Amino acid sequence: MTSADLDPKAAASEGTVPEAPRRHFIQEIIDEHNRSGRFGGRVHTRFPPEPNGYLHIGHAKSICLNFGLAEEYGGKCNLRFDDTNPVKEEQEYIDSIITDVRWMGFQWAGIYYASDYFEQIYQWSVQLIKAGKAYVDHLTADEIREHRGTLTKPGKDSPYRNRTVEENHDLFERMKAGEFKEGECVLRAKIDMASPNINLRDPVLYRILHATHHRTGDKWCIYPMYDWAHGQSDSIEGITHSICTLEFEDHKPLYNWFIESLGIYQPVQIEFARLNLNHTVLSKRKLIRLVQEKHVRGWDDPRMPTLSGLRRRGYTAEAIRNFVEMVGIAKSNSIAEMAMLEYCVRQDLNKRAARVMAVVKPLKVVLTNYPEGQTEMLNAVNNPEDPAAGSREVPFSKVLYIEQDDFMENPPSKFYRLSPGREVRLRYGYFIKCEEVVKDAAGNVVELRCTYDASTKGGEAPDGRKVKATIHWVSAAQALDAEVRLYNHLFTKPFPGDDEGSDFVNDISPASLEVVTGCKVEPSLANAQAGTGYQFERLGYFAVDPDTQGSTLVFNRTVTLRDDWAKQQKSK
RNA sequence: UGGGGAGUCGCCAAGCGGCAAGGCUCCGGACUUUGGAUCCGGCAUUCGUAGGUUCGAAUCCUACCUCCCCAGCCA
Repeated sequence: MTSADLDPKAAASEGTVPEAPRRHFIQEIIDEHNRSGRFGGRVHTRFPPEPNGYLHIGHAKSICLNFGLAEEYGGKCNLRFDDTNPVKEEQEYIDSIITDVRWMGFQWAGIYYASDYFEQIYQWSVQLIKAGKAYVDHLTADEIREHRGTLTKPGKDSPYRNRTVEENHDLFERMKAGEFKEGECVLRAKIDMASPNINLRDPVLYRILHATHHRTGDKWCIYPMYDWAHGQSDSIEGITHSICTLEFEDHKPLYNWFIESLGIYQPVQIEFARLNLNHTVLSKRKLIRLVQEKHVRGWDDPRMPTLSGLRRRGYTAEAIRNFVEMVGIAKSNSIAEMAMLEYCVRQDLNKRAARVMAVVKPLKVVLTNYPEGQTEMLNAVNNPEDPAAGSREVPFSKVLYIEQDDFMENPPSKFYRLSPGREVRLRYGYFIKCEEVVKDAAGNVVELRCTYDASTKGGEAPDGRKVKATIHWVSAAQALDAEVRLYNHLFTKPFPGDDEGSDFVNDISPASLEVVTGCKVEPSLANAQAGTGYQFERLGYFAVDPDTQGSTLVFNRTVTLRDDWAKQQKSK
C-alpha cells in the first residue's frame, strides 16, 4: 500500500482517481429537469434531418448529441424526416440518411416523417383559423416581404388580415382543394406585424405547392412551412428535449405561441452551436453544388465531409464519435481544425488497422549478391499495437521495390534513409547497402544496385552495428499492382470563399486528389475487401475502395501517418 | 440605430466569488526494426475593454467594443 492509497488527494494528483466526465450545459439542463420532475424523468430526443442532401460531419454532432443523450439517460431518440418541402426532397436522401445514422452506431426508437402529421397539422390550422388566429392572405410574395418591414422598422398589416373566420375557413378549404395556383395565396398566423422579433410578424403557415411529395404523392397541394410543422411534430411525438442549432433561438417564441394557442404538449427547446470545420464546407447548398457541378465524383467522394464520403475514405464511426466528443457541446460559434479530426482517425486506426507494406512510387532495387531465383518468406507483425492480430509471411527476393522518397543521391544531413554508400534496414528483412545508382538517358534514377548482408536476416546485425533508418519494400516478383488515390484538403484555404466576392469553388485545391497507378503492394492484400482499412507502413492509413474489381486493387488514403521528417522539410 | 445569441491560449473547451482543467496544434527531449506508436517536459501572472462591488472577481454590477443569427411562400 502506498501513501496514495491512504490519501485521496495524493491519489488524485497521480491520476489514479478518474475524474468525472465533463458534463455540458445540456446535460445540466436535463439533470435539472430530472430533479424537478419536469418530464417525469423521461428523456426523449429526436434527430430531424430534411431529406434534401446527404448527412455530413456536422450532422454527426447532432446525431451523437441526440442519440447519445437518449442512451445516457435511458431514454429514446426518434429519427424523423422533416419532409415538408416536396420540391427539394427525395427518397435517395432518406435511404442514405438511414444508412448513415445506422453506420454511426445508433438505434432509433422509430422512424417518423413530418408528412405523417400533415392531416393533424391541417386540422390544427383550422383550429387556429376558427380561433381567429390565422388568415388567408392574397398578397404576393413580394408584397408580403414589403409589408414585413425591416429589422428596424415595424411591418404593416396585410389588407386581408381582417377577413372573417368563415371567409378564412372557406378560402383555406379551397386552397386545400386545389382551387388556387401556386403563390396565389397563403395561410398566415395572425400575431403581431410590429414585433421586434421578425418571426412573429404573421409568419406563413401554409403555401400552395402543386408538387408530388415523395411519400404522400398528390394527396396534398398545400404544405406546412417548417416553423408550423416542426414544433408540432415534436409535440406529437412527446419529445422532451427538442435540441436544435443556434439560429432557431429566436423562433422559440413563435413555437411557444403555436403550442399555447393550440393547447398541446410542450417540449423544451435547447440550442447549441453547430459544428464547423476548416478546409472544407459544411453547408448543404455548397455541398450540393460540389456534386452537381461535378467538382467531386459524388456525395460519397472521399474528399467530401459527408458521412458517406468519410466512410469511403476509410474513417470509422468510432473516430467520428470521438471527434465529436472532443469538440464538445457549447453555444459559441466555433470552427474546429481538420487536424483534430485527423488526429481522431489516426488514433482509432492505429489500434485496429493491420499493417502491410506497399510502395506507392516504386524504385527498383536489385540485390547483386542475393541468389538468383531464390525466394524466402519473412515473418512480419500485423499490428504492434495489437498482439492478437498475429503475424504473416512476406516474400523476399533479389529484385525489390522501395519508395522513391526513401532514396536521395545527394542527401541533406538530416536525411537518414538510403543514399550511395549508405546502409539501411529493410523492414523485417535485411540490411542493404547502396553500391550503384543506375540512371536513364534523362538522368533520372531508375534502379539501385545494392548488396545485402545475409547475417542481418530479421533486421539485427550480429556485430551490433546500427542503421539509422528502416524502410518498407515489396518483392517485385510477387508484388500486386494497385492504384492509390492520395487525398489532401479539398480546399486550399482554411475558410473557402472567405475573400470578398470570391466563390468558394475557386478555392478548391488542385492537389485534393492525386491518382497514382503502378503502385506495388505485398501479396497478402490479394483478397482485400472493399472498406477494409490498412496501415501502409510509414505512409498512412489506406482503405480499399469499392472501385476495386478483380485483380485491380484501389486504395484511398484516409490520412497520412504523422511525419516529423516531412514536417521538418516543410518548415524549411 | 430592432430582436436574439456569443466573447477564456493558434483551434476546441472547463470554470458557476477563493486565486486559470483538459484535448488538438506547436516546440523540446527519451525510446524505437514504422522519422509511426508510446513516454516525459514546455506552451494564458491572465480570462473582449474600461470602471465598480468585495479581504478576494474569468466568475457579481455598470458602460462600452467585437463577432454570429433573423427581413424564404427554405429547413
